[in-house]
Amino acid sequence: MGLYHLNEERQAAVDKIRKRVIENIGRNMDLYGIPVSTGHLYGLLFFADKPMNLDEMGQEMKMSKTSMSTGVRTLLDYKMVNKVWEKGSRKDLYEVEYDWYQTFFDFFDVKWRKSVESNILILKKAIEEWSRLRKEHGDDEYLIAVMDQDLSKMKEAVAYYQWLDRLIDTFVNGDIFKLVPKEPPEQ
Amino acid sequence: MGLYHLNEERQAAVDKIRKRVIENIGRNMDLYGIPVSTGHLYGLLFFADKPMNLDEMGQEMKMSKTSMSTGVRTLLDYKMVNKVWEKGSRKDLYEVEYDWYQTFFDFFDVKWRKSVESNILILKKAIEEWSRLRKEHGDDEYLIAVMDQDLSKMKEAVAYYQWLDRLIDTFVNGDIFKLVPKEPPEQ
DNA sequence: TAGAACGTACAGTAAAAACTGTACAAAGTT
DNA sequence: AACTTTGTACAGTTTTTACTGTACGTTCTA
Repeated sequence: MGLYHLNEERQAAVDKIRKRVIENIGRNMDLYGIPVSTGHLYGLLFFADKPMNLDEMGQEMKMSKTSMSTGVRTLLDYKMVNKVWEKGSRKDLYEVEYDWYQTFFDFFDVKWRKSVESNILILKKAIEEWSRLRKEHGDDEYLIAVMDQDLSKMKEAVAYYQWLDRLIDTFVNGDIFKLVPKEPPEQ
Repeated sequence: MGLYHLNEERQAAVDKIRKRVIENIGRNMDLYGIPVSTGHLYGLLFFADKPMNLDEMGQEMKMSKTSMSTGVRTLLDYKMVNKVWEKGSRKDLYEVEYDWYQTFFDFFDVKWRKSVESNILILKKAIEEWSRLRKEHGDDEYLIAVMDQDLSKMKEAVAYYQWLDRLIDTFVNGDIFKLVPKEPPEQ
């Protein structure tokens, strides 16, 4: 993978081990809803010893430049890679964000938060309309029963999403480390 | 949606609001890597006032029984629904797991944990081989430099995954509630 | 033990997502 | 100003995923 100072045998040994790690990281990235190939791209950048441009990526991945472009953009959206400026080069350069804790938190802050907020919004609106309907049809016992059941379910759901919202807060503001402290790498 | 005691007008009003909530819950379920239609199925079961069987689901969802079967199975895998036994009925009945906290934790315990463990395993193996290679090729300065860079990256990664592992532990054993307490639903 | 009801395996089809190649706009170079 | 280089929009293709219908094994019923 571009370590041209090494002889072929050593190169092969290095590549083999890296490849296995890359594949694994890439495969597990579908937890973030990221395509496997984009996961591999991430793995490639993880081991790169310097920022890479789109052409280099395409060469290593044996894929089109267009795919690299969209892949990198996805990773940028997730803040998993950063754009790097290097004088002399006209090409855009990218390197992975090595702070994986931050990557994890950003994922929740962006993706989960969005979901949480829209769910709370919709549920609160539903609860409101429900309460209104409930008054209007106060005579209909069966309807009241149905609505009360729905209402309690929805209120529980809102409580859950608000909890999730607070959990994500602890990710973003770092309070989570009070409960689960970072431990330095071995050695 | 099967509330046959209600007149049509009221039925429509109830359905409309429910539908919006169901759609939203379903859509946001891709965070769990679940197909939208299976998310809708979940939403349907969420509002159902009693456990449903495959035929009823198919009727409501306007989809084949086969799809309901696979959809329900997916939700079972995620422990988002439970199989219910009801004497008299030969059909399998399902209802949603209303403890959404538990659902959230199970998701991490199953999906993320698996990923975390395989990553740790592969990384540790790579670190081991790396250290071995490092000794063998102690003469090659450039190789040493490359490997040391990789080694430190991989050790950082392991530390992160172990942190994630401990985080998931706090989900499973409930310690997370010490940091982010459950609040009861409003009213 | 025959018959019906139920859930799912499996093969085929429809729909969606990923990927490629071409074309072009924007920015840099001469 | 003409010519390069670079990244991406877009249309078309390939691959993957979701969905359906049929067929069949299992379990319950009579």
